[in-house]
Amino acid sequence: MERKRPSTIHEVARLAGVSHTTVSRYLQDKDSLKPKTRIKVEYAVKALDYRPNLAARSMRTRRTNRLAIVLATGPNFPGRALSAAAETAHQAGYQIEVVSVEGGPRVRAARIDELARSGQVDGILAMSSIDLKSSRSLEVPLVRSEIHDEKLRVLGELAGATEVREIIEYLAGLGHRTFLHVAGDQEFSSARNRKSVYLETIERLGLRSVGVVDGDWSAQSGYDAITALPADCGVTAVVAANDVVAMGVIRGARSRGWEVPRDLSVFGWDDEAMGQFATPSLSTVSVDREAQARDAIHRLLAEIQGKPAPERSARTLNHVIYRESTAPPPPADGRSEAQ
Amino acid sequence: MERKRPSTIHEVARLAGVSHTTVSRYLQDKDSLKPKTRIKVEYAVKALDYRPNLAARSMRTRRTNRLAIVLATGPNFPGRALSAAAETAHQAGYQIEVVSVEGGPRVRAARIDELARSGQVDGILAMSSIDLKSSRSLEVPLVRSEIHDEKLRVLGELAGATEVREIIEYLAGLGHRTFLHVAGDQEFSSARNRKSVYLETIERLGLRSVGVVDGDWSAQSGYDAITALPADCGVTAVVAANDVVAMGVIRGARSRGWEVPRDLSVFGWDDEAMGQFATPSLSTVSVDREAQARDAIHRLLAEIQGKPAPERSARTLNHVIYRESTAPPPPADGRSEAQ
DNA sequence: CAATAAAAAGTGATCGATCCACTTCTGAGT
DNA sequence: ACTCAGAAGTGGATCGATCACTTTTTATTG
Repeated sequence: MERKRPSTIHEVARLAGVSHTTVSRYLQDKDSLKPKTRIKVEYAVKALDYRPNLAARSMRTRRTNRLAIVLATGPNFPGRALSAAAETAHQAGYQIEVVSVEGGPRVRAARIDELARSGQVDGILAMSSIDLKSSRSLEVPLVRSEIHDEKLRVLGELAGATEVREIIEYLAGLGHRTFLHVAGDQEFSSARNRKSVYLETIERLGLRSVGVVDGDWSAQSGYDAITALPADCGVTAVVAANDVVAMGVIRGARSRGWEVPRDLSVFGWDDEAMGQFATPSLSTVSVDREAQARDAIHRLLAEIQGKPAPERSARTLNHVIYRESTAPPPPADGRSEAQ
Repeated sequence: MERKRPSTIHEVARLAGVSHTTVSRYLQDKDSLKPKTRIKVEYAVKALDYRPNLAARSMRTRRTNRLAIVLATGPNFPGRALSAAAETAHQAGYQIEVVSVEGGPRVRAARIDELARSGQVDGILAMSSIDLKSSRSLEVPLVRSEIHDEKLRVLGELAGATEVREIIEYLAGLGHRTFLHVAGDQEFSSARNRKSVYLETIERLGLRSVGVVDGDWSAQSGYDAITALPADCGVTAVVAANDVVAMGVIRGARSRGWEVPRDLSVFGWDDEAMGQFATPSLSTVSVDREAQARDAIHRLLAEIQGKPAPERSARTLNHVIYRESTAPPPPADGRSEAQ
């Protein structure tokens, strides 16, 4: 497996009968050349199948045109988001380096610090929660895909707040009065946000919450949350952290003889493929993760290039989907009868 | 956001009181230095927080220590595999560049060709099917995570073959005689393999298959496959391409009044989190995608370094899991009664 | 048409590492 | 004490781009 040595800018220059600087200019901005010269260079580039050596360029310019995306190992892998982020970055001429870090938020923060000072990337996108002491600023721009939240909080609005409210108001409209929230891993601000909006909304509407269970995004956590409830708690509606948790909740309910949605309404989050075809199909929130990722990359590139932050692409990325797992609550004595 | 200029090998050398070459030697092989010198260099490196400029190194050595992973956009994103691949590569001192390509196998093949001759990566791992005219060899090593299949075929064994056989034999043992296979996207060799082993096994055991539906890994394809069946086809067992498809099959069956597993047994593939908590819970095959990815990276690194291919880590990466979606078939007249 | 400004092209230095061809040390054997 | 092999260290060339300047060409204008 021997690689043919790729041609250099000098070889192109020689073939085109110009200086290497002219070729360099051509690479930066084709219009800065006289048409006649441009054509000569163009031909030479094509003839030699020339492509610039990015290492050499990066050495001189001190820019790498490379972004790092840091994510946590484990479940909940943001595949669609990563895929969209990579494509967006490529279109802008940047490459994506994936750094998958085992361990908690502090470990990831350390890795990010390391990355930032390594000089190997022009910017970093953190797709998982990180525990970064923001006191010391990093050497390169950092965008957290979670920062949506803090930004939005400034505007008096938490990420996902609208949807959580819509869900609870909908359920309350059906007649539900007693709720349970099985939250996601509280390391994630998305999980924290939904939890706090849940509590706010319950309070505001004068409803009752039998509590919030801090889960870990797993189906098991949903199952356990439900099976641990006292029989007479009166819960008729559950807001789960995501579809997987919702699935666990439904299964746990059934193990106690509570049918969904007859005895219990359950809401998920994420609109996963299986949820639509499950029985009962899951009421959920569809999230445009691709758009979120594109936004995050655009913000990062803007920061790198010192431009103002671009507009968020749309406010209505998410929407609530109503399916079979939600229904009016049973009559007051309904459940004891069912047991 | 101004970056402090990182220190160079010369600065380290000056602080340590040695020449830059000595520092370079230290970086390559710490043991080639006299202990006294080594300590001086070690101290200077730490004091200046020195880290070598990889662009400069790469320019000189003509190696990048970077691998590209090519994947397709869309559903079925191999998140766990990617994560494991990245970690394995990092441990070996390689970085991972993710290239997510929209379009079909030919588009991906073109992108791979482009990547290979770009000189930016030392090797490529293709995690999605590609249509590569193998005639012209690439400039850098390429490993397809699907190549498992072809390799294994040489040994008379297709990937996943054991599991498909085990599934069908199990179902036959329960009394099933008439089968349906809802296959995955035939672009993927995993889908092709399972399909052909399905057909072989049906044949070998003298069972009946009402056909193979070529799907696209989606739940909808499973739903459609079932609802399109004639009422009197007599199918009592379905082997689905994966868990999502299986979910669609189950839902489709229910829409016709066929209960799973009473009237129909359904097998999935992948052991996704939701499948275990669905009702009925899915019989499936658990796949160790992390191990597969690690294997693939190891093979790629071996090729890059010109070493012989390493041993596959284990033959028994997969195992069949029996859950509620499979049971003995109904008595011969069972279904018509249910309708 | 000459003067002059502006645009285009060329020259040589530079980025920060490794590698090569040497020179200088070190220490064991006689 | 002397030799000499081999280890340790040195200076300078080199990789392939960009950049700051300088020089040449082209266009403009009175």
